[in-house]
Amino acid sequence: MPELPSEGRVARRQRRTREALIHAASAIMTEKGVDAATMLEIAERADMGAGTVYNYFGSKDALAVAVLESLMQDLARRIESVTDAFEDSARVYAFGLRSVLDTATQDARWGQMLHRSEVIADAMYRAMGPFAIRDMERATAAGRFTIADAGLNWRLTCHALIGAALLMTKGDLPLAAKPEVITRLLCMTGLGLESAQDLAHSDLPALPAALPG
Amino acid sequence: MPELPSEGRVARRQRRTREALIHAASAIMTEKGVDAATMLEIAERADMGAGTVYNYFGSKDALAVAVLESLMQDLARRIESVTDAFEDSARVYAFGLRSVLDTATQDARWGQMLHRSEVIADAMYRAMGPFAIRDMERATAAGRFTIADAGLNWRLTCHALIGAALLMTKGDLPLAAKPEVITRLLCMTGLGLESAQDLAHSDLPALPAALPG
Amino acid sequence: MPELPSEGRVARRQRRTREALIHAASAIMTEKGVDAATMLEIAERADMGAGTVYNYFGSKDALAVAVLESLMQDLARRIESVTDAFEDSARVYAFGLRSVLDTATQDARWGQMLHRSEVIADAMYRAMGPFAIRDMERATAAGRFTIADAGLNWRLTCHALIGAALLMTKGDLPLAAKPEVITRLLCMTGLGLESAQDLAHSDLPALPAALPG
Amino acid sequence: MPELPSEGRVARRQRRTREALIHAASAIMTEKGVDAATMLEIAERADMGAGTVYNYFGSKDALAVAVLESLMQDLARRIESVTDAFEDSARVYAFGLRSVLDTATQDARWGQMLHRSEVIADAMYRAMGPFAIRDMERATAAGRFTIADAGLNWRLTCHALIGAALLMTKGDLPLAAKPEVITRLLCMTGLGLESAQDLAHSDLPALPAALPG
DNA sequence: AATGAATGAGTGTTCATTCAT
DNA sequence: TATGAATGAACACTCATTCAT
Repeated sequence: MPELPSEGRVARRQRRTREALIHAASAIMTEKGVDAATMLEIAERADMGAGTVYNYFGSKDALAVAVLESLMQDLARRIESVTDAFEDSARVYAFGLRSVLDTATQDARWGQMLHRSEVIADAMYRAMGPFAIRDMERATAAGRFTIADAGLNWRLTCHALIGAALLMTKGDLPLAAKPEVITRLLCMTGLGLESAQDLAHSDLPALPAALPG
Repeated sequence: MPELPSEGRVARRQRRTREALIHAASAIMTEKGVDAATMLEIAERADMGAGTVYNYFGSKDALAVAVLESLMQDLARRIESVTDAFEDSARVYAFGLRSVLDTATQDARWGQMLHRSEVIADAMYRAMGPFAIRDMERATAAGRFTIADAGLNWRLTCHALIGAALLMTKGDLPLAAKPEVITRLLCMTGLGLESAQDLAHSDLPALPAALPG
Repeated sequence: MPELPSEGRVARRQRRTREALIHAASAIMTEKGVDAATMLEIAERADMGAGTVYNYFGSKDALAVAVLESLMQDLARRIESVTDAFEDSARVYAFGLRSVLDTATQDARWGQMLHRSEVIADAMYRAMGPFAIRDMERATAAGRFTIADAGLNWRLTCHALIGAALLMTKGDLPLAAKPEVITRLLCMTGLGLESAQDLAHSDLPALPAALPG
Repeated sequence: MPELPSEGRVARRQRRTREALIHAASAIMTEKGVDAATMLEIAERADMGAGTVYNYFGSKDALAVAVLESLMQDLARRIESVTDAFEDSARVYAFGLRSVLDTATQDARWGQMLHRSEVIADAMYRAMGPFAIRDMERATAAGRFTIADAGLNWRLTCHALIGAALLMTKGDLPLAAKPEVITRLLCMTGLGLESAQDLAHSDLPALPAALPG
């Protein structure tokens, strides 16, 4: 017996089922909106019975959140693929913030869910937290940021960012305010205003396209 | 007796009711999405009975379309407010196209309905047609465009524009393609490719913020 | 000024309106059933506003009853046209009973309303009463029937007749029982059983076709 | 293990549920008409939740059609019980035609739906087809009828028969025309006119009463 | 008296969720 | 654990009825 099967056959199959479900839900919810997507259609697309879905997700809402988290993890991965080459963790973090704000205001799949901002902020806190917190801690260690509790900082930032995105899509905040939004959020890391501005406005590479589905 | 009562008391009240309905629907549909908005809630917000709504709009869908048209008319008005100062009608038209594409990809209220592109294209054809067609004809008269049937041209353009916006929000077409999209649509007016590119890329002023709700 | 205008211009117009309404309602209710007929459709067919109907009939039900009564008056008139030639009032009455039972079980327009038997019995009591009571009284005067209160007799007969018709259309009573039903109802007039049977089974002429509409 | 379970426990329960639903619907629709019957009332009478009905019938209309088909199957069974003793399949078929026409013009439960003649003709085609087609084919084999495509013949006959019944209940065709209608429909089987008339007018036994409910 | 806009109770239908198998 | 039949709350929509004009 191997020492670390780390995941038995059963667990593996469950994970695959879960992923198939998220995949199917993502496709359908993206295509026709969360409300118009029915649990039965999702279950059938994932080739399983209607009741089975509830063994994996407690409610349609929970499934929608999982879809959202998967979108966010995808975004996080795409950010990673770009920032791998960065040496400055502060820059990685800043790029991440900008990418999130851009995506939230432009990707319809996010927009579909944006009107429930607490939910989305929460999903973002969980899904992107590991990366964001890691970067903040690294940048703190490198003397760039000054952060005592990166988790708290990230939580605040999530709510602020999603709130801003919501205002922008509703037209109550101009898109042109994006750099200012990023700047202020960077200030929360303990960075001085000028450095924050520099980071926010620095010319950053483009994000690779979203993976299909 | 005034010479042009042009609108009786009854007609005036009906128009007001209709507008109150669109106003209420716009607020609620924008806030929580078209599907999540209920007709009863809309009726109550507009301070009327549930059945009354159906004296003005044949279905929830029709009401949603009316909301959309009102958003488009608002956009058209905002475009007018900027382009008043333009001397070149071709430039007015180009600015209009760009503004529509930007709005369609950024304003969540449009996004809510973007997955029914024919409906939205149709609403756009009707709501913005008067302005667009006028500009095309003026530009043709001024020798800038060469268009035989401006109505047809506008219809095609509407479908192409909404189609592109849909692809962009789904991530199947990068936002960076916007100038190219505008260029090609301008080519449909008979403008040469280079002139079209010039117009599409010319530095244009910003649109004033959307009127609240 | 004529001595008996008996009906002024206004009253005449009202009567005409009332009749137009019954005519329209009769056509539509007959065509698609009472429930499927809408008051608005009826009003439009009669070329008047929706509210006007309620100046003439207190409710849709009342209108339906009026339609029914008009059908019954038509039936009564058709019976009269046949029985004019009869010398024996008892035979007229018997023929009337048979005609009503036949019509009630065969004419779809009656069937549409038959499941509310008290209403229909009541309408029948009023609409055909004048004729039936007259015949009963004549037959009594001629020594054929023995009836103290023809009105009461007629009321009982109406309920019994409609009840039987309802049972027959529901299949709970065979159509073959018709003569027996008629016989027993004739007995109520004081006629002996044998005479009643004779009358019920006597070969009677056919009823002329219903007038269209 | 039994050789032919032919129907599992689940399937059996579903069939029972379906039948309970038809039974309840039949009772209520017959009692108060199709329109006045509400789905909730039917569901409650069948002792189940409102939504369950829609797991068995796609719409109220579909349920009404199923009720109709069940009435027709009942009629077919009653015809069978009489014609078992017949030796001549042509006579069986003729008796069937006559029974259908009589029932359609007399049974209120049929009348309730008669104003949608295509639907009823279709239901009749399906519900009674197996018997009618069998008889036509037997009679053809016996040299009485001459029919190439019994299915087609039956389809035409259904529409003609229901059409005639509709005219009769509306009073546009006298009930006295029944024998002629039957005669002409029998001619469609290739029978000569005289033979058809003989069959149509032959003295046939009475149909047993409808089963309750 | 006539009108038709406003009303809201009532109905068909959908669908997230539960639970017996 | 997977299933899908059963459930009932919720919602879009209809239409008889009222009432201000």
